[in-house]
Amino acid sequence: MIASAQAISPFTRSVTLPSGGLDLEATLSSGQSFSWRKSKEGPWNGWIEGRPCRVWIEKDILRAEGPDLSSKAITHYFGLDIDLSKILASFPHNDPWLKRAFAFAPGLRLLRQEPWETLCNFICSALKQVVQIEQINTNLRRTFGSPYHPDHYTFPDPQQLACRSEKELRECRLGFRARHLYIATQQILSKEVSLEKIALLSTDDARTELCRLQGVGEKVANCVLLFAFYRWEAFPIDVWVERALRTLYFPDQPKIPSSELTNFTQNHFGPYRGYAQQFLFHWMRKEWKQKNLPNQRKDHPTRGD
DNA sequence: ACCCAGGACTGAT
DNA sequence: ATCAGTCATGGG
Repeated sequence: MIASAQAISPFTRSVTLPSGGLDLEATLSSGQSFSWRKSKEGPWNGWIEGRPCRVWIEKDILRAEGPDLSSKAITHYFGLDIDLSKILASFPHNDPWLKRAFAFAPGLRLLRQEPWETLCNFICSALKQVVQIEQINTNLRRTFGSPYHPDHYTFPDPQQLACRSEKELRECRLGFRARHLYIATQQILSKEVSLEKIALLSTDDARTELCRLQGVGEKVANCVLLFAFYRWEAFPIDVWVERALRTLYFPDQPKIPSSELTNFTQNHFGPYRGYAQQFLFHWMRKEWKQKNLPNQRKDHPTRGD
């Protein structure tokens, strides 16, 4: 997988993958993180806990190269302490759709990312595609972040964002989201809302707090809870997941309100429903292609295939 | 040209 | 409490 030119530097850490493995491609391109880029040689370049990093997999070992990286931080970030078989066992046993979604990318894991950057990413995510959010993340880093190496910029902290104008944010191609991010940054900086305090709250209280931020509704709040606060019961419903729920689980009730869908997810998918959500999202986005959607519900998975 | 994208906010029922 | 209209921008 990795070229021999990729010498193991003193900064390389190795972590033996647990059972269940790790699918880097699925994990890093499934719309939870937006700062990882796959290099032509294979490894992924990105950031872990604010430090630049390069990761790849050799057999059942995860290699990570970068300054000040600990094996503990790598394990924590990629969620390698999570037993995926236990997650799978917690899913409803009579759900062929979820079973299929899991089988599509069984090494997909939820990351433990930093709250501030995750918050910004998802404020910027409204009506944007994943690739566009990645582009915005790059723009924000280059424009407001600090250079780490040449052409490697940290994600700007609240101070670095707040001391600029809303117009400068707009020039990062944020569109109408520029105002949301601008105001939310002020709210964080003034401590009107504290991400550190939110980390200590119950999931419901944390969600309420997050929703006080400009540009944060229920969906964005759930994304931050799931991808940065380790709340695996958070279940973000975006257009893809809503389409999956309606098409697969309620094919005969086209008028069912969204609130009922939310209710259903709470009762159906179990305590690790955030994982279920991510498997469904990834599967829908990569495998289904929108053009196939209307006819696929006739295709029951138990029939063959 | 047209529709869609990991939605949120506002104002009218 | 729901519900349509609106908000920029880029991909397909």
